[in-house]
Amino acid sequence: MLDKTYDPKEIEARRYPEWEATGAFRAHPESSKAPYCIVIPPPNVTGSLHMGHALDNTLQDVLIRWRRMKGDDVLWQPGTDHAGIATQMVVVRNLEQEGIGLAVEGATEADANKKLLDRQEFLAKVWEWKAYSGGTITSQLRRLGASCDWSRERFTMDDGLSQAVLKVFVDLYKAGLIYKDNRLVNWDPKMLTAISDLEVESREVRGHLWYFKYPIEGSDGHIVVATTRPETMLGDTGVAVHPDDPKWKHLIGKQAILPLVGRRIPIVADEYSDPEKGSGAVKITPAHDFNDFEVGRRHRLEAISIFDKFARLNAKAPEKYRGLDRFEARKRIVADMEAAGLVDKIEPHTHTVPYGDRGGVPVEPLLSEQWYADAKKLAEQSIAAVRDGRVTFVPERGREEFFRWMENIQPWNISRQLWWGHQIPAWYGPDKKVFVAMSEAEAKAEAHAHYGKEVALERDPDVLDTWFSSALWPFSTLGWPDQTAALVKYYPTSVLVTGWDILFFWVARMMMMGMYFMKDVPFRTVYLHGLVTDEKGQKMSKSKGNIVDPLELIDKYGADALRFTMTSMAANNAGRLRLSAARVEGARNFATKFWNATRFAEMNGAALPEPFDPSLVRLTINNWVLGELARANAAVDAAIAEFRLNEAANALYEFIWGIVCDWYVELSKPVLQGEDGPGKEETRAVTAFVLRETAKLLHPVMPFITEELWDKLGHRARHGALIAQPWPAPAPSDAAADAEIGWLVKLISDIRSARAELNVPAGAKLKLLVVGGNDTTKKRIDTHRAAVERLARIDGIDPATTAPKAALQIVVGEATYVLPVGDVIDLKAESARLQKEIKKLGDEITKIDAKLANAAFVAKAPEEVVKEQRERRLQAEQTRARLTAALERLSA
RNA sequence: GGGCGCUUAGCUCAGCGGGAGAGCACACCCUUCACACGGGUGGGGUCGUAGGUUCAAUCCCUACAGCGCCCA
Repeated sequence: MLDKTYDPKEIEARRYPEWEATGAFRAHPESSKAPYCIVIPPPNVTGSLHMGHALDNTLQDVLIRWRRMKGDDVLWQPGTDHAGIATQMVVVRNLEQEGIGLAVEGATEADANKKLLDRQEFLAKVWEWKAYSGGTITSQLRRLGASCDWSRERFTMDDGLSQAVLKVFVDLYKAGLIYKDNRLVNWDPKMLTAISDLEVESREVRGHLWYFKYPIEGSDGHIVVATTRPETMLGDTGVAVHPDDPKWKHLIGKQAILPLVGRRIPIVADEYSDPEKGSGAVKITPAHDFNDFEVGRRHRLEAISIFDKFARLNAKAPEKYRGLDRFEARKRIVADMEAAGLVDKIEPHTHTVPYGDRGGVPVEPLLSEQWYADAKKLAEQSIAAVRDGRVTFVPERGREEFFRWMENIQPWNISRQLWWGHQIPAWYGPDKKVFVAMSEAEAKAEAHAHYGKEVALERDPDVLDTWFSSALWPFSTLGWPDQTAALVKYYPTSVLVTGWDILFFWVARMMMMGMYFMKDVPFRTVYLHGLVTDEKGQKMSKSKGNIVDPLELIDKYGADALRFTMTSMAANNAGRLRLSAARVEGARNFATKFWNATRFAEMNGAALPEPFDPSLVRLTINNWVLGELARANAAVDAAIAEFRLNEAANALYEFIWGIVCDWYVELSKPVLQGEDGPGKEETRAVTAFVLRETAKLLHPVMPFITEELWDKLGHRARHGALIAQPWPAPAPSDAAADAEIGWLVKLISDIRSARAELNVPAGAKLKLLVVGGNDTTKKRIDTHRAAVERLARIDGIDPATTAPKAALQIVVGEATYVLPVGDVIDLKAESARLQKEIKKLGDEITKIDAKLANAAFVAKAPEEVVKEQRERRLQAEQTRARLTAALERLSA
């Protein structure tokens, strides 16, 4: 027999390896079944499972398991990415602990007595580290129950995927879509690499606005500029004022003398400066500010780069500041300006400062030479594909977001000054001529042809942005550039499931690469979900200390409970999914409830004869529950098919708890615990059938408990594992049974309600008299006598022509049900109860009358709506009349 | 500053043109033989504010307010 409660721990630990070992997750490209493919958004190999992963992968697994059972040849392609910066950072930090540093140019004095690793040695360490802890996240995905085809697991630094990266780089380069350029980049002075716009996060910082006086050449006057970054003044090459600014426009065309430096800089007219902001005049530092860069270009101002890669002042700055860190320089410059009497004022000022999301220090816009992909060009096809509807977004507004981004896309800086990653396949000759090729040998051959002799080549030290290789994920994992069976079968993939936060990072880039290299979209549908936050709606972060660890929740409540919670939260419109333990606990309770329903069935000899034909069922409760099952089945199908996974979860919850446990199990008890006979046999069979089918329907959301119950009930022995079972098809439901059980449920509920309101002792068994029941009701009473007696605590049901005085009276349909309670009844309370119900009906009738009295409503509303209102009014009227009669009897 | 989204029961959220819903919390009752991780019953909402469209608006439109996200 089943235990009294469900123990997820033991079962999860047993079931998962079993699925994996038996090949249940395997894709079968050779099969003739229709393909259904999802590529996992590859988590960082450095990572461990966080709530975002738990959500994202639960949703994917629900889709995958559902389609697998629906008979598709399913591939859920797993793997991890190498996460250039993040991984390098982790390994560097680990090495630091051991007193080991990197032999990078410009290493600080502190590094002098360290052992310093060269590139090859460092990479060996990273691989070592990856071998040691790179499996963390994939093992955690297994804990979640993710049914990925692990036999096909990929890593962005694998040989195959690396070859794909090389080929993409070389092909795009040859097509002119990758090029080198000297532009302003987001430079992380801690990580010492360029980073992408998307890796920059804006933080509100309380700083100051410094007002500096710049003397005007040939006059005693000056112009006041306001800045949040005084240190950059050393690189100023102009001052901009608004062309219509009455305060400053007379100075346009004049030259200012840059204090501390002595450079003559022009005062130019540009609408970029806002007369309302600060002093109305802005200093222009083209080499250290993106806006200034544009202004500088418009006015042909020089771009003087004053920082080195550590954001220390370089030789372009006056000698006394050279070598100073940018923040130290700020203090010195402000002090020197004050000493020179050139500080007009200083105001406190809150503004946003760009921070590198990895290094955690302010990003420094820096002019530098980098490799770029021509994103604008690559975006064209992607935009067209989305416009044509070749890709659909769920929810739909993802489409507009996508366009907004793609239509304003900037050149994509793809190079990073790191060691860990795909090293750029570009070699330089002695004259810096570049040779881009798949290998050094090819590059050498090209160089030889070019120079007419053997020359030494030097490889570009930079690596590619991790998103460059991730962008290839939907086809590189399937074997591209080889035309593998998997590539042919599964590309384009079916769905991409990911968070809004990664739409631009990843979805956009996969689209570009897919369209270019595969000439087709990488996925048919993009299913976007929100961000999991803590209970207060705060983003989870280490620094806030509000991280909820999904593994802890799994340990405490079970993976199924966490999965159910994630699935039921999926619809959230606000884009923020507040997770609370209470909710997961509720899902755990739901699992236990289902477990116990099965336990009940087992204890009552539920068994499924084979074959079993549901259409031969005779008992009303059985026909009814089969209809409810069919409805739940259809609801789950429709919900998942349209990516309304929360509705699927709710439908399952309502069916299992609200229908099966609350009513079917209770209604079946008199039969199952009564005399043997065909009805009992049938009910045993239907109970077993319903639970078996329900296990299938629930399996995509709660795979562990359902697989366990499937096995315990003996289905596995006959049919194999649940994960591989065919998905049930909804059967028709029985309207007559629906009506009859609807009546029964209402009768029992109303009796319970009246008893509770009148404080009839819960244990007291009352007689039930039926007044005015028609033949249908009489028949129904006969059929369900035992159930009513049991569930409404009744001792005997008899027809009657008149009601005794001291009694509770309930109206259901055409009949009045009377519960004589003798002296114990509180006549006033019962009278109040009836009056309350009469009033409620009266209110409803008044409302409907108002509608029906409106000629425009009757004339213009659809006929069915008018008819429905009339019917509803009639029902209310009849019930009210019977209740009024009951009230009169009470006070007679 | 621009774009988008959200505002529904004490809390977290579904619903989105014709009878206001769920889970949790709350109150009362229940040692009923699947389950107290339970059972039964109940209270609680002018569906952010103001206009508009419509026979009919929580739902559509407009404005405003508050909150959030993204972009500058």
